[in-house]
Amino acid sequence: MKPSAGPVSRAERKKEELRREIIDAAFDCFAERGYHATGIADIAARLGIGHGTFYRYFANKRDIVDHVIDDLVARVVAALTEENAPDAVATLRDYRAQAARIGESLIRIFGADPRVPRLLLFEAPGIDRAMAERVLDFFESATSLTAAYLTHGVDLGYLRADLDVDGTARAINGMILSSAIAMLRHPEPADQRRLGEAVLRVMYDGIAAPGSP
Amino acid sequence: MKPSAGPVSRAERKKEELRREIIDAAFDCFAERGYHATGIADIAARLGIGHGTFYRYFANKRDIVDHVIDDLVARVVAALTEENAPDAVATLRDYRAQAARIGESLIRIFGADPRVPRLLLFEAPGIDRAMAERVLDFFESATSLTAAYLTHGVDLGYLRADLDVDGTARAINGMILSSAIAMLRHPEPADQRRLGEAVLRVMYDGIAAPGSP
Amino acid sequence: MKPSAGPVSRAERKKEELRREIIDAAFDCFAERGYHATGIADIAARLGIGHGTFYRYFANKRDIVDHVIDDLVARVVAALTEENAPDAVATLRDYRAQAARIGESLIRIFGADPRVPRLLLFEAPGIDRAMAERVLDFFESATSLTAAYLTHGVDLGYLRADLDVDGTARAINGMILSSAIAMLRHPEPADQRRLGEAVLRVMYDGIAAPGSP
Amino acid sequence: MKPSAGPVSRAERKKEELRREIIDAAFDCFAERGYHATGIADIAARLGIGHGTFYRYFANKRDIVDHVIDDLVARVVAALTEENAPDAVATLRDYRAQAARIGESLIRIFGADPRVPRLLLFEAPGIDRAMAERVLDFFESATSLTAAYLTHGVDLGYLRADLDVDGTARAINGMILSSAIAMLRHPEPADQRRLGEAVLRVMYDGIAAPGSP
DNA sequence: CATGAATGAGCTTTCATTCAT
DNA sequence: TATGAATGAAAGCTCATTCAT
Repeated sequence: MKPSAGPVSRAERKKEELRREIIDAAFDCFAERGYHATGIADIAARLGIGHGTFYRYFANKRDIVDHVIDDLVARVVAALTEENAPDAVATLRDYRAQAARIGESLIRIFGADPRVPRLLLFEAPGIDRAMAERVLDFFESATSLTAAYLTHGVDLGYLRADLDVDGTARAINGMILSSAIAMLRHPEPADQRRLGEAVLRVMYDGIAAPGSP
Repeated sequence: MKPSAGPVSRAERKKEELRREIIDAAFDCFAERGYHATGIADIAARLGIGHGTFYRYFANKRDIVDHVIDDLVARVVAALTEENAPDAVATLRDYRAQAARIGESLIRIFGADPRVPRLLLFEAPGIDRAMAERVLDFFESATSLTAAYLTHGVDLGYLRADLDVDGTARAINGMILSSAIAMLRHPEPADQRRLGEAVLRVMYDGIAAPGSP
Repeated sequence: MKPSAGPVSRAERKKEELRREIIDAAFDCFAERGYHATGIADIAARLGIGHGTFYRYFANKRDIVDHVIDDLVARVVAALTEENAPDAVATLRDYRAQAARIGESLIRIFGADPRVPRLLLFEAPGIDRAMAERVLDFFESATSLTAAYLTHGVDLGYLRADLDVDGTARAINGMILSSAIAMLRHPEPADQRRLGEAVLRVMYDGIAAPGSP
Repeated sequence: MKPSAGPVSRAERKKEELRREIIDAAFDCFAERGYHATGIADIAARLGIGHGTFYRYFANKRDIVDHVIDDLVARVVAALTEENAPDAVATLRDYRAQAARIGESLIRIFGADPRVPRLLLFEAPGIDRAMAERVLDFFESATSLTAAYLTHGVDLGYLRADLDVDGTARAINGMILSSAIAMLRHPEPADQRRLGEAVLRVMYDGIAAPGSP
């Protein structure tokens, strides 16, 4: 008789659970000491498992970091998209509110745990060429996503008709990126909020004084 | 007639020259294969010198990468400051022109050789904690510099009086950063110029359609 | 039935065994070729193990030599003290017999394997300052031990009342030391015994002809 | 016309002088940091000469240490033999005085500069097999020399007729050796004199209380 | 003759990975 | 399935020695 009636046995669930724990432990280690300075033994020791066990769950050191980064990217993408479909708004005011909401989501992820931006932006690109490409892919995806929001705005007329959608998307994402990096040095929530507002102001009002030639 | 008129002998000049070559070779290697995947032997082999020779010029592997990054930072800082003092302009139009000039300088450095942004932004932060801090320091310096430009503009009245100088500086630098990263995937000069213009448009015109609520 | 009755598992016993073998192999190598001329690879090769394995048992090269010397010192100290408490005898005759016994013990250790004095007296002091100090410490301990024997004899009246206990202890140990060194060139047991007797004669009869002014 | 009429030109004299200085500098370095921890560059730096120059005076590192040890041995041998021919005395009293003189000579050499015994006894034997043999040779020579003194005393009747000349010589030299080693830890002249007296007492009076069975 | 720049053999040490238990 | 002992490739670094200047 099986111990579980569901499609996933208890053993399988435990396996999956440990897999999860290994990823989390690896995240901790990589963020704390860096990918290259982290040994498989460090990850295993943090969980109190034998380091041979690690290889029953992941093929090698390179494999685990892929999963760790996968996780981070998924979390960020979720924050960028949940409840915020590109075509969910119809006016500039709504759009600005949506952008603010997205910013708050990002602050929740990046700001709550500085290890997230550290790993994603500072550690991952230096691991190897393939990982650097993955990070670039992520940036490109973010560009596409932001561009979709902008295209929607242009189509509906609340954004400039002559907007260089791709370029502007990169510019906006750059401001977000910069904010994420700033959190590494300035982790206070107030700073984060202030930065988010500055970004919104630049987006909607520019920097020029009204009426200045 | 002496072989050298200056205070530097021929031998010293040759020494300095080789030192330079080692830094350049290290730059090549680090950009190509990454810091961790590069061995001292790789750098030496690239120059056709013995790897022991390397240690006559640099104390260890960590030492050389510091010098390589020093070089890059110096180059970027030079591009940001030469002929472009923060208080050199007096009107919004001039300022915009100045910003465009700075952008072109950056394109010359980042765009001409994508290894520069790759090393500075992708490789360096992952080397170790100290180097990551150096990169953050660099970002902070850039923030200060940009903030100085903005403060000047606020003081002279051609930039918004209520500008969050620090936050806006970070936002602007983020757009620059994003452009630099974009060059890794889109190295065509046309793309670079287009991106630069998009950044300027966001800065000066924002993204909103005129008259949109 | 359990494979092991004691608190030490089979694996632990094997581990301890290999540890012992490494110490012994290191002893062989150091005695044969000297500390500095011996590589970790030599020690490992002698056992047919990978040189990485060495580092699972000892922190570094300096660590192993400490253990090797520890062993030697322990062996010599055991020989000097076993069955020969300083206060175990009461007459000059008994003391002389005790000294002869101790001498025979030392011959068993030093004489049986010339590598023991070679390593302890010739190799160890030249390893580094710390090891030289250890050897000096060992000499001082031996001085204390011999001095205890002498003090006992003075107290009981069978040794000269005006004996410079410390100085005499060093003198006696010097004769032992010299005998140990002599074994490196003259390993024949007969020579060793003859030397031991000469030392005893000097101790008890001096060198002067009876009645000589 | 030659600058010097003698058989040794000025240039040759200067050469010889530098050679001497190199030996002395090497002695300093070896005694201070040990043979293996001393680099040729250290020796050269101490003299302010280029380390390439070293090789114009000595074939290699092994060569110089031979000369340094040669020097030490010569100094010790001189102290043991000068004004103290084995056959210069005729009575026990004179012999004892002679032994005391020799002891004082040794104290002058060993005691005045602890680096001498350190290098000769602690550093040299560990350099390599050949040097260890040289040190053993030195001990054997010292044995022969001391044995010559003893033989003379036996022949003249002031030393025991049944003296084991060789063994006793080794025993006596052992006491001297021990005194030399003691100086490394107890460099005060008073200690040294006390030790010398203890050795003489053992030699002439033994350790037994008069009349003890 | 003096120099020190160049060299590479050779060392110690690390650690990802394998595999017998 | 979990383990950790064993492994050796690979790296950083030193320094005695050479030799062109």
